Amino acid sequence: MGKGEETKQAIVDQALELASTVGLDKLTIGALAGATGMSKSGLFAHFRSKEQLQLQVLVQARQRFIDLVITPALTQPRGEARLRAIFERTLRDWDGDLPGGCIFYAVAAELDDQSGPTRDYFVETQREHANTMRRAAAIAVEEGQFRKDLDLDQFVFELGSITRAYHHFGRLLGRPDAAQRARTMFEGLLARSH
Amino acid sequence: MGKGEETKQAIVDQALELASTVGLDKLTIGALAGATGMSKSGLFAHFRSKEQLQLQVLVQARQRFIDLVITPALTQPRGEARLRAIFERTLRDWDGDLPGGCIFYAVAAELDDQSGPTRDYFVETQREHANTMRRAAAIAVEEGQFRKDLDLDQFVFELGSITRAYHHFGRLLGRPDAAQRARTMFEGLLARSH
DNA sequence: TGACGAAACGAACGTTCGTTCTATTATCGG
DNA sequence: CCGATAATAGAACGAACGTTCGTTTCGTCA
Repeated sequence: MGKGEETKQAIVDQALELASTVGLDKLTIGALAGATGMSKSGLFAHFRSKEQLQLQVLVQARQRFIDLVITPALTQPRGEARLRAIFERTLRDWDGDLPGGCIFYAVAAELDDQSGPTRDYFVETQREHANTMRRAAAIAVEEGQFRKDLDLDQFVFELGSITRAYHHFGRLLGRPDAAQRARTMFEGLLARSH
Repeated sequence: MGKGEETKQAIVDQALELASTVGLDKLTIGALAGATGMSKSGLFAHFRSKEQLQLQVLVQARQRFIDLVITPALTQPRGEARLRAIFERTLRDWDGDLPGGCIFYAVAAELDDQSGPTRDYFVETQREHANTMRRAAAIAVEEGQFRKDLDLDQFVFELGSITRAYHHFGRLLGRPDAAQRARTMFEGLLARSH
């Protein structure tokens, strides 16, 4: 990796931290330059547009999620065990990784009434994740861990609702028991799926 | 109501529509002036600061939620019936009322890592609503509609998760069955609470 | 109707935004 | 170690931001 790629990586890493708290829009070139100790123009040259920078942040966030949550969970056997691993790692390793919590949550609200490549890419990553969860659940059905008549889409919907509520009650309302509530809810969902 | 209050009301109404799609921060004085056909300075004089404008938007949103959801639901008997009415009206009358959907959802992510009176007021309204739901559930327990050993805080957590997932899957991912998934999830939660 | 306060306006302020130049410095293969 | 090329800096841009100011128009009541 040449010098260029190296600093570009460092910039995007820093951008991820900033964006997790302030969002993609208020992730400003000047602020990012200050945080990395670079000049605005020097930093800007790596991306050539702010939209490209935002996209790189999302690409990086997706990769980081894979590294922190998905890949480690692959050590668990397919099906329910892997679902558990993904859920637990999301709560423990992912949501607390960045200063602003889950960056997908911070970004979802500001992109949902927009259009353009940034939104398109983000929606794609979220659909991808939903499909990953759906396949994991389908495998759990095949393996006989979940009911044969389990509604997979409903399962994914309810599973996705947990982390969102965790964010709302934990981060916004400041409830210290939010993580435990989320785990309880998850266990309930699994129990109903057996 | 004098002329001043009248136009101020019209401005805030318009601001609510704008903020539901772009958020409180990108709700710009200039854009709002354009949407209302006023001059920037003429509009600005009604609020004297952007923070005041944002606060008025939240106050108005709270009032609108009460008018559209809470008050009509009061015609239903206390307890489960009223809970059902609030949930159904939230889905049917509230989430589709503004062009950007539920404005609380749009605003939550951009306020959760901020500080100041705007965030404080918003958190207060969300806590208030959580308490309202908690009391309604408590009444349902008293009335014998819900189990005596129901965990009220867990109930509120899971209830709150439904509308958030509805927003995510419906508005962001564009799933047309999101509302039905939400209703199914709600019925499941009630059934488990009996 | 005339006068006075309230309401709206247009112009301008200082900042900050993303972006574009040009010039300088660092990197690295031949 | 030199020279081409990549990386960074600095200054400046036009536009948009929130905000202020002085002036003009509007409502309203004596």
